[in-house]
Amino acid sequence: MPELPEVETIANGVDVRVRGRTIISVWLSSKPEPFRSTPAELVKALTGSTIEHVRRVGKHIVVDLTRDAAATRRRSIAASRKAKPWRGQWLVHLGMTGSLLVCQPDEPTPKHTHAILQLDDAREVRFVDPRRFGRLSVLDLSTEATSKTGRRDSGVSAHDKGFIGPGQEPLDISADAFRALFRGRRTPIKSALLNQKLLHGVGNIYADESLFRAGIRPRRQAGRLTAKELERLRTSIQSVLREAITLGGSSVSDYVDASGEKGFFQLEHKVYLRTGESCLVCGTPIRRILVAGRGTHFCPHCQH
DNA sequence: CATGTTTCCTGACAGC
DNA sequence: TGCTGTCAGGAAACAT
Repeated sequence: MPELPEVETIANGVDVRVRGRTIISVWLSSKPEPFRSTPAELVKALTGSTIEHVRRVGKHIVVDLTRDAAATRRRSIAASRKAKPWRGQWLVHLGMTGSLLVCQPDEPTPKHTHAILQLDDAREVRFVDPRRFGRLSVLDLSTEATSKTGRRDSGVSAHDKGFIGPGQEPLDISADAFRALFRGRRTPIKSALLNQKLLHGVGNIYADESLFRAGIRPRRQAGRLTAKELERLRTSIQSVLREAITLGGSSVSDYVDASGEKGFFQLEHKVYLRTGESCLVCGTPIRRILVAGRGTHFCPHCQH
């Protein structure tokens, strides 16, 4: 399932392939909608827009779009020369099984393809998602009313900067800010790590792998971890995520990058999906429990 | 507000 | 072989 390293890999792969291209036309599946915005809003924002940049924020892929005013409003050339270009963002959340692929138009369209953007060089960007937990949406950054409320929890900043995600970036966060996130929380540390409003980007795989590396049991109360443990956890999260990005992510389930290639970090997993197998450090069988309704894997000897 | 529970959805897989 | 049942999980909606 796509978490921070997988989303980063996909976003970078899509970026190098389509940056600067213009979207000529958009097709959306008419089947039950994996869309946050309405199909009409998506088509309106995407059609005729140029892709400035594709990047990752939390578990979202953010596609920065612009369109000159002439194309937007079909005014006279004189009027459009003065007008600011339209700006917007396409947000893609891959859910559990989503993928975003850059394809040649003659490649067969797989089942569960929900969106196809045709580019000006005839290639296509395709959103495929069998389980339909993924979501597509667009933001209009030109209208001043960008932030209906400027709510931080919507992931949209109040000052027209566009999508900033629901929480803090795990790769950047300072030791102080990290500690502050968990202060006073009685929820299990594993649940807190999965809460995207705290840290965004960490999911089930990397929560389990980070807790193993930090030597912390998943059910420990977040607010009762010592400063030393929290700092160990922060550096574990950062090193696990960075290693995983280097290896192109973890291919469990059906994850592939923008060109359909698998990642290799699943070969480095120490606990995730290793129930009953020997701990690679001490030999104790890895245990699986349920925390926050999620399968959770840990070594009862190495983690305290 | 904080935390726990349910829901969505389909492919994979077990058991008969 | 083919049917049925169970399970996985990110995040939003709902309940406590």
